[in-house]
Amino acid sequence: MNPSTPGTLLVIDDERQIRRLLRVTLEGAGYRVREAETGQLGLQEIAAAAPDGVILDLGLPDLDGVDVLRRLREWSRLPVLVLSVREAEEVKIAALDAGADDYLTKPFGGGELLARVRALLRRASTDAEPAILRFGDIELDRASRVVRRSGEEVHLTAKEYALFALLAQHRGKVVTQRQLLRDIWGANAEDNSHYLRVHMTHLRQKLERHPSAPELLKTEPSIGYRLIG
Amino acid sequence: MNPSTPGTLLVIDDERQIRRLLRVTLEGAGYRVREAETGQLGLQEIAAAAPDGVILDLGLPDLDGVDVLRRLREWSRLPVLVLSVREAEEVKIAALDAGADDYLTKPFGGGELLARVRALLRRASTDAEPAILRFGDIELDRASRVVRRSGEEVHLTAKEYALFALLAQHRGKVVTQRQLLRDIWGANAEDNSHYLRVHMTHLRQKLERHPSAPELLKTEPSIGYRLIG
DNA sequence: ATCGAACTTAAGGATAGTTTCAAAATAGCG
DNA sequence: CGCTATTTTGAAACTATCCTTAAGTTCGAT
Repeated sequence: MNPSTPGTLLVIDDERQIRRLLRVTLEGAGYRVREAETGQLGLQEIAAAAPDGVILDLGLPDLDGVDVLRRLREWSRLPVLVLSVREAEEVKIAALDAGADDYLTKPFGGGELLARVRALLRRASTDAEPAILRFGDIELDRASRVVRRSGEEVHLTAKEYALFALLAQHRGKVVTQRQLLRDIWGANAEDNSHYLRVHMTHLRQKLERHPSAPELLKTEPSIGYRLIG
Repeated sequence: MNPSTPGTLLVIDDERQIRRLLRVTLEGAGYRVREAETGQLGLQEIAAAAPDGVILDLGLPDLDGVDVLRRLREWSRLPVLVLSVREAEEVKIAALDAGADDYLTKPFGGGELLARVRALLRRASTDAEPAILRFGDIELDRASRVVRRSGEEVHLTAKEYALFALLAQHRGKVVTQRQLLRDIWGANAEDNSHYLRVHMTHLRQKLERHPSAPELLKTEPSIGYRLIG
C-alpha cells in the first residue's frame, strides 16, 4: 500500500525472459528487484543482500528449486513465492512441504503476481493473533489451553480441543475435512472423515445450546466444517 | 475510459478488408493497432511488441487459429478476443476451451466490438483477484467459501458453489459447458450438460432477483454460461 | 407457422454424507 | 498392573444433496 516501503525482492530464475517480465511488473509496482540466475547464486544473494522476499522458479538447472528452498529453510524464514508450470503438481507440493509460502502457476498475469507478492509480504509482517477468542458465550483461551462456556470451564479432550482451536483460528471460514484431518490426525488419515464426525458430535454436546441444531459449529456437507463467529 | 491510455491491440487476420475495418473502428476509439497477416507472424509480433490485447480471427490460412491460441497460452495470459463466422460453433468452443477470453461473431457492429474490447482490457487490468468479489448485491468470499446477497449469507451446496465460483473467476467471459463440466464433475461427465442446467436453475433461484430473467447468470446457448460483472 | 434443438423448471427417488449411540480398542495414569 | 478417560470402530437412523425424469418454454431455422 505504502509506495515508499514496498521492499526488495529477489528473483531466482534461469530464463532471462521470465526475469525480465518479473522485473518489469514488480518495479512498475514500486518494488526493488534483484536477480539471480541459479539456485547457488540465489542463496549467496540472499545472504549478501537480505531481500524482503524471494520469487523462486522451481525449474532451475543447477540445484532443484526444492533443494534451494530446503537449504534456505535451514537458516531463514524469509517469505518465498514459488513459480511452476501447471503440470508440475508433484514439485509444487514438495515445495510447499519444504516451506514455500505460496505458489504461482505459469503462465500468470501481472495482477495476480502482484496480489500474491503483496499477500506474501503482508503475511510476513503481521502474524500475531490474540490469545483469547470469544464466540457468543464460549471463550477459547489458547494461552492456557482452556475453553469456557458462560465463564464455566468446559473440559475438552485433546482431539476435541485441537478441532475446536483449528476451527476457531479460521472463524467464519469453512475448513475442509482434509485440512482438519491432516492437521490433527496426520496426512495418512485424510480419508477417515468419520473421526471428524464423531468428535464434532462430542464438541457440540459440550458447547452448543441445542447440539442437534448447532449455531456455532456448522456443517458444510461434503466440504467441511465452520465455526460461526 | 481514460482516452490517454487505451492500449495497443494486435489484430491477427488474413483478410485485409477485415483488418482495415478493425483498424478504423479501434483507432477511432483511441486504441493503437498493429496488424499481423498470419498466425506465425502474429505470435512473433506479440513477443516483440507486447500488445495489451489480441483480436484473433479463427479462420487463418497457415496455422489454425486455435493452434495459435494454444501456443500463445503456453507462455502468456494476454487477453484474446476471438473472431469467427456464425456457423463455426465447434471452432468457437474449441477456442474458448483453449483459453480465449471472449468471442465475437462476424458480421459484427462497431459498437459491439468496442464494448467487447473494453470489457476484455478492463478484465485483464483487474485480475489482482481480491478474496471478495462483488457483483451487484451479491458477494463471493472465496477465503471463507461463503456467498452473501445484500449482506445476508446465502447457503449454496457444494456443486452450486463450485459452479458460481468458477463463473465468478472468469467474470464477464463465457465459460464453456465442457469447461464447467470438466472442472466440477470430472472429465468423464463432459456430455451431461443437463447437470449444469439443473444446478444453474438452483443458483439463479438463490441469487437472482428474477430467476427467470437473469441479470447475473446469463446463458450462451449451446456454448456455455457467463457471469455478468 | 411449424419444427426442432437447447434450455428452464419442478418433483421424486437414489445416493452420498451426517449424526448419533454404543461397544471395542487403546492410551494414560496412579 | 489395573483402572479410567479417550479414541476408534461399527451400525442404524436420518438428512441434504444430487441425479433423473418429465413437462413446459424459448428461439432460431426451415
